[in-house]
Amino acid sequence: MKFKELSQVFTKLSSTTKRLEMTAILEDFFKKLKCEDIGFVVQLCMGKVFPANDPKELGIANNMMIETLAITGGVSVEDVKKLWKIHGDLGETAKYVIGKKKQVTLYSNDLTLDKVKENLYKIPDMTGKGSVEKKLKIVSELLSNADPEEALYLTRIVLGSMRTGVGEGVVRDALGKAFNVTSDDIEKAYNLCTDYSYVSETLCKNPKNISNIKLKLFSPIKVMLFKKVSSVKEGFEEVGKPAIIEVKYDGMRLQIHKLGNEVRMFTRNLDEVTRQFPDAVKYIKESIKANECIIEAEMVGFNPKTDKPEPFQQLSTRIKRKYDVDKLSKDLPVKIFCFDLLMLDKKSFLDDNFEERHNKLVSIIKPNPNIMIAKGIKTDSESDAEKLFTEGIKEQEGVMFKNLKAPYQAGSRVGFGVKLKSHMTELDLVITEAYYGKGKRRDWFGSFTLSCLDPDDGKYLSIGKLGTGFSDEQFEELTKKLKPLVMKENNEKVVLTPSVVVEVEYEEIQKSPTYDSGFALRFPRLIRFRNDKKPDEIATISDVEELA
DNA sequence: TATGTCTGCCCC
DNA sequence: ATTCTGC
DNA sequence: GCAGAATGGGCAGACATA
Repeated sequence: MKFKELSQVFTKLSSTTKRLEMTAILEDFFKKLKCEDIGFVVQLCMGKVFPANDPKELGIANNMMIETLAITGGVSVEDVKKLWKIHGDLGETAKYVIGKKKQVTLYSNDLTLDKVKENLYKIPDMTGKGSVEKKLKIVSELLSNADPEEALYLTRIVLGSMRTGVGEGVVRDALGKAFNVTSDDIEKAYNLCTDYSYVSETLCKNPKNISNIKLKLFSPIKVMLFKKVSSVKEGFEEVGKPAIIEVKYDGMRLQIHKLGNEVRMFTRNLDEVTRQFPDAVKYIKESIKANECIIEAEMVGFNPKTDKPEPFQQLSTRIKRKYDVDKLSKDLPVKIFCFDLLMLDKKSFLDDNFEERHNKLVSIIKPNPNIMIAKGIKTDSESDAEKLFTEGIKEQEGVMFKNLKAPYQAGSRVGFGVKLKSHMTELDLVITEAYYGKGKRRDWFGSFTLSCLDPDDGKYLSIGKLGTGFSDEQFEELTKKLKPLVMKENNEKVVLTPSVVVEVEYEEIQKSPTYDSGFALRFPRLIRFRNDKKPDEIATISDVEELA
């Protein structure tokens, strides 16, 4: 198959924002595909070369892609960066650069899907000295054989984001329509194998066979997510009364698979982290009294001397670690707080209700100081819930509300469970820099550097960036307001005269190695503009120190 | 050898 | 992670 | 309400370069 055919489908998809239309376009296309092509095509539609549970990665992002475009298009890196700023998208930039070049060189339409696959599949194995150069060349080879439209999508594929409006949901529905299977059945199969290339190949060969895709030990499944609510009352409204309310720990999600003496652990995004946490493996073997099971838990880092929880930042030093793993398990031991049971001795518990899963879980965990059931209560009392929340936000993030009747369902669904987090009081800060937006924010500034005030010398100290909480209207308004304040301009950002004051909300003030103030906000978001405030009326560095 | 830059369906 | 938006 | 697409801080590892 020619890559051009696929490119044309992407262009068609880009022309609409209606999900039903996208579904219909993909349905038609999927029906025409050969079974040996469909898996790869489905991945590309979602902008991922490899399925999520596959540890292979390309290791190419914006900067390497800019370099590749410069080399392939015969222009300077600076020029590509300028074009990127104008287009707000490296794919569009690629289209332009390749288009310019094709005006002077001859183009032969010979790029095939197989060739694209062949080259992209070689990339993860390119490691060691000189590998960056090799990766550039192999992407460049594809771009050289691409027409402008193909260059656009090749670039987006490599960067991992198609921006066509197609994601897992649209793929699910289109596969359903194409192979006459319900979206529900497809989603169920996908949640268990976490691989739409496999699901689509299975469907293509024989749609009936997707019922053979079952929960499998040592194969991570998609996890359940929880929406946010802002009060105890709302929490109960979402999940009903009574509910189980549990402490929400500030650590990392852990999916534990155990068979006899073999244990493997996965992150929320399906990456394996068994090697990084030998201490956790030991606790699991000692304290989980089941031969075969899949359990969900939150893992938290602790200070070995004080036995107090450490901030998430500390735990994160262990997550991707390859060296000094044993030293870290002594310096920052973890504790495991189990909260759900997905499988026990060959039986899937996914369709059992939460209360039953929880009871079973309690029965197989022999608690000790390092591994236990997440702290929680079953109650219909708002004051009891309030009490646990108050307790929960002292050392941890907040609480979860869980519907006793809910089955285990991946993704976030209304009515199954919610989280209630603490949030800090707001801060008034001034905007001192702005960054050009990408994609749908291409015409505006898309994010901003915030600063607090040092009253001693009247200088502004940066304390992090802000890029969410704005409506489109607010982006428009703010961009207009900031343009006249630009003092210095470079490719990706502008430096501004401090003038515009914003109120931001955040979860926590962290120590920061990156910002002038020495602090940064965790999960910052805009609450409102403070047009009534002048930049010298904002939070001072000592205010920030006190809150930290 | 030391430092800087880039990357991650990263973790949150 | 949070948030906004079209459907 | 769902799904998709914008955007946040900060970490270790890998590679390039000084």
